[in-house]
Amino acid sequence: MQQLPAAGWLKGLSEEALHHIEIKGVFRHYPSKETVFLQKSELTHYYIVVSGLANAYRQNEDGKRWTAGLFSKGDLFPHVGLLDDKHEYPANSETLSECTLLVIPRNEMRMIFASNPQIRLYLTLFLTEKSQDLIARFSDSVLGTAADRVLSFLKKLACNSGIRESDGRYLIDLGLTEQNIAEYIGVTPETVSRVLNRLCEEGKVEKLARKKLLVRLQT
DNA sequence: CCATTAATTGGCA
DNA sequence: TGCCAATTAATGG
Repeated sequence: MQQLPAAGWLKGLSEEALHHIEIKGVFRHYPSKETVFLQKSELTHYYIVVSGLANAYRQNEDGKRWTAGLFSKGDLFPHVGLLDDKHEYPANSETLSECTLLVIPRNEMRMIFASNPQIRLYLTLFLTEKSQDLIARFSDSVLGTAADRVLSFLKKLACNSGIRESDGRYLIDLGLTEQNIAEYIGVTPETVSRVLNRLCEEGKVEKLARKKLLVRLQT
């Protein structure tokens, strides 16, 4: 028996509200690198991350990708079709690690959104925050260097899903590869590798293993 | 152990 | 910085 975690935008919602959402969907397990949905296909379901990491990305003819969003525990996606009436997925989505997602039919989600003021408020705040995040990321990409972008990305990640160590550093262990990071901030994997190695030399970051980083936020 | 993927490195546009 | 090629390292059977 699985349960919807009170994380992300769900935090603070009553047990009743959580249950209300939970019973409208089904928990589904995804292996890593599984497609969740495709761009331009009919928006039939919404997804809430129970565990693991998923993304939304766009891809051009040459196979170049850009990650529009990363979703971890407590996130809901896609972000269209609730405050507007879009009925197609705006991007592709795949899992970046093993995932459990709560899959909710579009109509049920719209119904919940329309009928429950508390949930509507929380969800609206969540969507607004995601929108702000996107703007921040975009301005970083225009105004900052690759190193700036990697660092601000790691900081955000550490704050959101990092595990605080006793010495104040944060462990990021989400199954994110450097390639994933590169696609997210819009640089090549080589650049991420070089920037990351430099951050290590500066003592700001430590690599524990592949897909595992320890980040020092201040000092 | 091998086969696959991820990460690194150097050279060049 | 990006792109390409060549190597090395790590991961998962």
